[in-house]
Amino acid sequence: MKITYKSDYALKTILDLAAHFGNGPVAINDLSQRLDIPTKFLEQILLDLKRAGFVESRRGKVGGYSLGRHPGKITLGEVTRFIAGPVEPIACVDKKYSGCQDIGKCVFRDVWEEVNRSASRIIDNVTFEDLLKKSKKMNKAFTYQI
Amino acid sequence: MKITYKSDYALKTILDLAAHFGNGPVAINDLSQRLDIPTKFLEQILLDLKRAGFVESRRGKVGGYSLGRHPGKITLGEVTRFIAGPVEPIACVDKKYSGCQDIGKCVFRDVWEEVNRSASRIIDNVTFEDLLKKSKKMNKAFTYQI
DNA sequence: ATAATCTCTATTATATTAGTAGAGTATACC
DNA sequence: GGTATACTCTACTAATATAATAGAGATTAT
Ligand code: FES
Ligand code: FES
Repeated sequence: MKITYKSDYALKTILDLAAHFGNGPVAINDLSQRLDIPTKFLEQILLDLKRAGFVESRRGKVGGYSLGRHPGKITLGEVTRFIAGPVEPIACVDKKYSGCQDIGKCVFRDVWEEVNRSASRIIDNVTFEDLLKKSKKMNKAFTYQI
Repeated sequence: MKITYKSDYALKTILDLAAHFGNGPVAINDLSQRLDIPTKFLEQILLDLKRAGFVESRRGKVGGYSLGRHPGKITLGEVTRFIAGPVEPIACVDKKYSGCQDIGKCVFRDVWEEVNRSASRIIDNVTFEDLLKKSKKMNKAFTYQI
């Protein structure tokens, strides 16, 4: 799991779409401006997310993107794994990697798998609905503070 | 935490040195042959590990590297964090990153921190002595199997 | 002395990530 | 139908990170 710019952009995009869920499609331009993401880069990310079924799209005028499922049915884990790869270290899952020839003999593998399970337990239990609620709460608290 | 080739090499090197702990220094050439790591690359890794205090070195004839501390006093967490960076996603810890301006408002941060804590709990409780014991057990089991 | 072995800095090669470009396709609306 | 709008797709470039290599220099046992 490597949260690169692409991963970060993807997660924030899904969160934004979650905030607009039910209100019709959101245009790439709106997203890219609001989230400060290069438009052309976001295009590609959205196409990836679409192929994975996280978002749906509609072309032409009044076109744009919308969430493919209810925010409560999309977990952070799903999206993260799709866009940022598995939580466990790449070496263990990379087929080309030959450092641990006899994989049953690698003492590190068990530990990484435990790390993986423990991280999965967390991120698989957070939905974008949860994150959205939290975000609204945070914004409110922030506003009142001023 | 990104287990690259370098990280992988480093962890295996420490484990090998743990296996030879107390028997005097091990030469880079021995390590590089046994672990199948490019010698010159391993040189650099060992220098890094030395600067961090994980290993000690001795030059000249009968020179080589040895563990700086008892294998039971070196945790997988320490070495991993040093060589592979923090467990949490880079965005959150990268100072140059400006995607989450108002860091108190980022809804993802809490989750990544929880992932981080949970992973740390695991890898900070595994020492190289533990890994070494496990490795010996595995090799024995493997031998008997044949 | 000298052979063995670590030390340090620089350089190169390869892979990944980030971003850009542009032509193409669908849709609403007049 | 024409046209503006917005998604689709493939290719390309730039920047950065990773992996590896090269070579001169310093230390130590014998
Ligand atoms: S480090 Fe993953 S199998 Fe050895
Ligand atoms: S993703 Fe780390 S602070 Fe927002």
